Amino acid sequence: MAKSKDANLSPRKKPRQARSQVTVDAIFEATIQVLLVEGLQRLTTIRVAERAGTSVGTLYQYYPNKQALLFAVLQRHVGEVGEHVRRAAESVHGRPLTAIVSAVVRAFVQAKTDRIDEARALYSVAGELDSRRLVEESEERGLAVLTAVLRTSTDVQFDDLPTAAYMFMAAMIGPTTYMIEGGAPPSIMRAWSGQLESLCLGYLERAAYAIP
Amino acid sequence: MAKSKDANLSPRKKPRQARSQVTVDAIFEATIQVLLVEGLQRLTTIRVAERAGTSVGTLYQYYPNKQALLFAVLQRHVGEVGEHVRRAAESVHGRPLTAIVSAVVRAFVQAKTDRIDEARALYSVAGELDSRRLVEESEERGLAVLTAVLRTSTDVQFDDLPTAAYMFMAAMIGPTTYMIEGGAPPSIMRAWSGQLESLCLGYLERAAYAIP
Amino acid sequence: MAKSKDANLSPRKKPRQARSQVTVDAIFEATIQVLLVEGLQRLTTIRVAERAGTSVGTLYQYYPNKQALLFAVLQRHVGEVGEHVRRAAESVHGRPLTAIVSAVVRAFVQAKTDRIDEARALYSVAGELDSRRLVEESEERGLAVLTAVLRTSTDVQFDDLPTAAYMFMAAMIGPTTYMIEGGAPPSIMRAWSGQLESLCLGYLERAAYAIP
Amino acid sequence: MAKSKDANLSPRKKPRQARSQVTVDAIFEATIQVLLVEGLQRLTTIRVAERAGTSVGTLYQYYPNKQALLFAVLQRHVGEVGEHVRRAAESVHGRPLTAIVSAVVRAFVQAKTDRIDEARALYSVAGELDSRRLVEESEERGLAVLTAVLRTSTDVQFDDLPTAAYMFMAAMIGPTTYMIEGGAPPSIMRAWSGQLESLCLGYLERAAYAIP
DNA sequence: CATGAATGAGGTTTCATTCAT
DNA sequence: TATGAATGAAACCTCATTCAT
Repeated sequence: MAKSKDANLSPRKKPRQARSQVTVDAIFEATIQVLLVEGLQRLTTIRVAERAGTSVGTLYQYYPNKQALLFAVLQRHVGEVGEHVRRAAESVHGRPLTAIVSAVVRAFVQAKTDRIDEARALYSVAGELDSRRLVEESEERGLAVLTAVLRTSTDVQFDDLPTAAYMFMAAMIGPTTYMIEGGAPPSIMRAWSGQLESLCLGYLERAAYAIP
Repeated sequence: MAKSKDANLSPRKKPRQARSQVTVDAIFEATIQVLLVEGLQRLTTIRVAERAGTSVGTLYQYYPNKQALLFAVLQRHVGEVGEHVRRAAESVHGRPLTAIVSAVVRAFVQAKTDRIDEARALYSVAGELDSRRLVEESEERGLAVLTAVLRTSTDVQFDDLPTAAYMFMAAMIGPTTYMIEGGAPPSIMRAWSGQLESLCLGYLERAAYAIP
Repeated sequence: MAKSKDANLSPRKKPRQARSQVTVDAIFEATIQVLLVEGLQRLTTIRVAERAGTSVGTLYQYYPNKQALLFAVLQRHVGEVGEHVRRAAESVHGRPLTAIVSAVVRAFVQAKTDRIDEARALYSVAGELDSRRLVEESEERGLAVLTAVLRTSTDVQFDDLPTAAYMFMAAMIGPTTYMIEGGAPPSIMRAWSGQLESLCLGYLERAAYAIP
Repeated sequence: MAKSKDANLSPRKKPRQARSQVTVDAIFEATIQVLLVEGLQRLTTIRVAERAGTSVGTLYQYYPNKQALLFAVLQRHVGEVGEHVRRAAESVHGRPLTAIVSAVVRAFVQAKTDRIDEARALYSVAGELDSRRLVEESEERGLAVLTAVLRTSTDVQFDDLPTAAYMFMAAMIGPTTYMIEGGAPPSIMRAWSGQLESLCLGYLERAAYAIP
């Protein structure tokens, strides 16, 4: 069983002076860059600090340990993506299935591709045992959002709504992760939003029956 | 850019005596176990050797380094899964789309769930930069297989076959990885094969047009 | 051999304004508190400053380095205890042995127990190689004081006065340190002064011969 | 409050091969030497390993952390000294007070001065918060031993035996520590056993009353 | 062949001290 | 003067790998 230190993973102190905010941002971005270029195995606190143009000591003033750094990045990413999807879903409450799927998928793909470096960088981080909880919580919230919006669809209903929502979620996240991580050909990447819409809609229409 | 050691990653020597084969197998299985129970971060060669009931020295007689160990496990896994899918695909050459999708998806899900411990254990290994090539090669082969079999479908054709095949692949692998890694509820896991069939078929039918 | 930095260990400047004196005192007391609560190993300049309600920067305005801080505390402690003993000894010049021992031991125990937190806190500090000289100087002065007063005793004389004085000193300081540090039962602590008197007097009477 | 990790402080593994025993002994002795020459603050695992003629890695094969190393040394020291005193005390059960005091004090001083380097080196270690328990346990055993032997004295009895035994203990350990640590003049050191006997006997005779 | 002791580079983290604001 | 952000040397500890037995 992995050692469950459950150490403090939240950032250490909020910078008060203006210059510190710059520093803390630089560290944050440097983490993503190092992750991207070197990979998780070769991400060291010294390397991150160097790329951020500071020193290790400074890094540790803001993050209590290396995990916390990775958490911060992961958290912001899943938080922002989740938030985008949530907003999109809210905006299409009470609309037909096609409108729902279109809006949600577009928002998701948009959010992911706007942060494609982050997404790519975080692939290995998300796989770490320590990060599971964070990711799982985000997924639970996402599932709730999808379940809620699918229920409001005006033209269709689902026999097994939980399963449908889960598959919708898995069909968005899974292939997109696969695509981003695997380095899909540009032609695929360009068409991704539409293709993913097809994938999700194709499934959901099969899983639904029309409201009389 | 990650240091490209590109060390020798293939196993060191084929053991000739039966006794050695037992040892090699034990090391192999121990790797999976340690991966599963402790996680990649805490996988050390000594721990693997201990769990295998041998010593580090012996481990290094059969694998030139730690990476090679992980590679071996990853390789066997993707190899076997790929092989199962390939055979299934071959067996449904020249059949209608539904038959193809059904056979391929079943074979894939079967292969994955038969090796679910491995699949779970290897999640983080696959995320490492070092393992990318191995995974990508396997994916390329898979893509070729799917492209070939889709082309033989008797009832439908695709405007953009490469994209369709890619999406088929992504729709199988992505959500399944998501599901296995995320720890889906049992109800979902039980129904997985059917659901995945729906997902893939739903997409492919939309991407295809009937042969006149 | 320990690196002999011999840095400046005396406080940096005498604060002129009343406000500063408050700060210096706060830092001084904070040092004792941190020592007591956290131990020497966990005493950091930042922790001291925080507990004193100031910042590290300010701390360094009054003490040139961390050692100086500890020295100041140790110095005041041994200084005050020594001073008390010295005064007591002076007050019994030319009296019989029992009076001398009684006065000196009482003064010593009184001074120590009045500052028992300090005494406890400083135990580990005094053990550090760096503090040896400070402690030794104080002990030399103490030895001189005891030698002087014993010589004035009206009823007894010593064959080997230096040894007698040394043993007197060791018999006061040694067991008291042992008792304070070891956390003696309350019954012992309450009776300490009397017991210590017995101990010292028992020894000195054996070492002395009556003046005819 | 000091962080109470209570980590594993017992040695890590018993060496099986002959050469390892040499190594582990070298590390043990090196610890004492470094403690003596450099002091606790400057004792680092690397320095210990270097002086032992090995590498840090090897050190950590036998001791799980730095504390464990110090514990081992401290433990052996207090264990051996305690054992010597215990044996001496046993050998004078049922003898007159003078015989008891003489035997016990001699054994104690002998044991300490035979290991004077260790004794000196361990002074600061014993002051560490982490080591308290170890020392206290030893002291409790010692107290029990002294209480038991004093009770068997044929010629005297004590009104308050616990206090008498405690003072006996404090009168041996306290001044001796003071003397060793303070670097007493050679004349004192040579005479130490006799002086300490006087000190203890002087006290105990005052605390006792003759058996009629 | 098998063992496990030894190595040491490299990673994480702390903290005394400085200095711009 | 006071602050606290920044620095980086140095400490602890791990672990892949080698090699004598």
